[in-house]
Amino acid sequence: MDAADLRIFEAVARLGGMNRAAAELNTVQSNVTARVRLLEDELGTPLFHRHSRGVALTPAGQRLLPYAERMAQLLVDARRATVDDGTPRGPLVIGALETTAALRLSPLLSSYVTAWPEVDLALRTGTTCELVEQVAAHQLEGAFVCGPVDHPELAGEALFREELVLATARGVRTLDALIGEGDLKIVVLRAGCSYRQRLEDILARRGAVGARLLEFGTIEAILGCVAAGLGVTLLPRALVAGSRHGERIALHALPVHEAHVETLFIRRRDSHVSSALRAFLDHVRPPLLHAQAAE
Amino acid sequence: MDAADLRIFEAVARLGGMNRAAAELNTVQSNVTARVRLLEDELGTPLFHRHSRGVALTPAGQRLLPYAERMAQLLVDARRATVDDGTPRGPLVIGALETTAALRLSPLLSSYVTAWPEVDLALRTGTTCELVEQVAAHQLEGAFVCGPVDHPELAGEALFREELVLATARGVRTLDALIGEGDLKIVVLRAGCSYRQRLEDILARRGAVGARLLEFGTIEAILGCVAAGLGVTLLPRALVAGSRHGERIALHALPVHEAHVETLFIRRRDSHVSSALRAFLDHVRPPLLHAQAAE
DNA sequence: CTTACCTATCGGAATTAATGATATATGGTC
DNA sequence: GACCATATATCATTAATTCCGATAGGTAAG
Repeated sequence: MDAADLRIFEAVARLGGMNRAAAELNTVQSNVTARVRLLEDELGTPLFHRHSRGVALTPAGQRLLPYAERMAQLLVDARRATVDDGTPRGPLVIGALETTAALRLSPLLSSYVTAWPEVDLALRTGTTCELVEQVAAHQLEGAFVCGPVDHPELAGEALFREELVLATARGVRTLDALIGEGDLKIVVLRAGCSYRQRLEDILARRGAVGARLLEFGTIEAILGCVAAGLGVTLLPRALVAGSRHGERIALHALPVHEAHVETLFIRRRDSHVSSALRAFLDHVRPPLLHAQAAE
Repeated sequence: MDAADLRIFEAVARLGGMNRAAAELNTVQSNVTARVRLLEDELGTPLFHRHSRGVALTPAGQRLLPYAERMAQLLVDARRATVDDGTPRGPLVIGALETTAALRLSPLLSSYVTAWPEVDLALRTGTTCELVEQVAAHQLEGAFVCGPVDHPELAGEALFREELVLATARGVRTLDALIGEGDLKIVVLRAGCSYRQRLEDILARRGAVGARLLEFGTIEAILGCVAAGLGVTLLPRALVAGSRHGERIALHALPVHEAHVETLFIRRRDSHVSSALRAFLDHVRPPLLHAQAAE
């Protein structure tokens, strides 16, 4: 058994056929068949059921598959770690919540790429849930997400602490007034957004249930609509305050236990921390101290 | 880069020379040299410093080495998991504290091997510290140790809860009397024993410091010596009560916050739980319910 | 200076993997 | 039922890789 065998096995399992796997691996079907057979002989158990439309994993094959995937990932990691000599360079793909990107990251990102021009930085935004999955699946080296995150394969580090506030149009003086209106609309960034559930909980606890949900793709759009009186949203205070719509929006502070949310940086426990990522974290951590001191 | 390459690399790194690695791998030195060279070419960086007495890892080699080890372990795990069809069989090597083995495991072990005769069970005893290391190093599939254990690669499950008591000779009526004597001796199983530090803490909190330390290799020997008035020890209540020295020993209960210790079963998070181990845990868990209920 | 021990190199042997053609099986379609 | 499209299995041949054994070169200890 070798990494090359497992690579072939994995392709056959994923594509459901030896022909398809051969095509993907740039080889011929007979070769794939032979290698799979050798692997089966070595393990003393069939890994696939053969049928006329292709192959399907046997129970033994199902047990082997996750190891094949880990093996492939381990080789990628090993190469990365070996070549990484301590100087940040190469690709660095990280994720962040839209709000974190807007509120905290912009200045950090630009100074980071200036300090380390050899790093090819990519930032992808998504919801906490999406980002957690992507980090776990090795698609992102790390991500800024809403805490707390409980995932056995991920390690989290608290970096920012945001105060969330309810934002409404200027005319709305109190929360009760808002809820009393009846036709309450919640404005959120995306359906899976971390703040959505929290906002619904907050309103539910105040007696407002079944509010309509409006989705807008950008924070600017949300604030614009909230300013125009379309509904209520939940966002970090600083983000609303710094917006060009700030003047036309009323902020409603929440009690302490509902107001705060921690932004964690998560990464896989078992993956190599590249020099590029380490430098990035070193870059992100210092402002933390000032930000926290100011609050 | 392949598992075979990393296997050779690992042997060279561990043995500090290509000749020695060749001997261990049952091949010739020229072959090892060539494979290492290919690996270095592929990664674009030297992995070893060559000198007249052998080789030494370069920084890049040091970064690669842990991955080579993980790769080897992953292959072993993959084979085990694939072949394991759900019927407990084959080797099962677990560890336990001497006290846990004596107090809890003996009946469980014998019924387990009767229930699953195809399993080759091996039990190794050691201190919590030793057992944790051995589980982490894949030398044991799991172990019973004193909680709490905080190790990122290990998962723990609380199985037993023991009441610890101080045990002295029959004549010693109170703890204060014991401490007042001055020439206090602590009797423990082994220097690194989990209970030693705890016993020292307990005595220190009562004003007894600098007590002499006596080590005996077996629990019987400890209890015999304690009964003979040689010193004091700390052991699970049931263990002392069930001993043949029980009559000649006085038990001194500890306050609740000092008295209890949890026995955890630990195992590596990332390793396959073999059917033999799963069956073992299923075997060990039920008595837990009765034992807890009785306390 | 010699010895012992180490790594580097190279050509040829042995082994292993990949290829391409062919055989075989199955489910759908006319 | 004949036919076709799509699968995997088998096998002889070719290509590639790995392994071996001998040799060369370098360095430190005696």
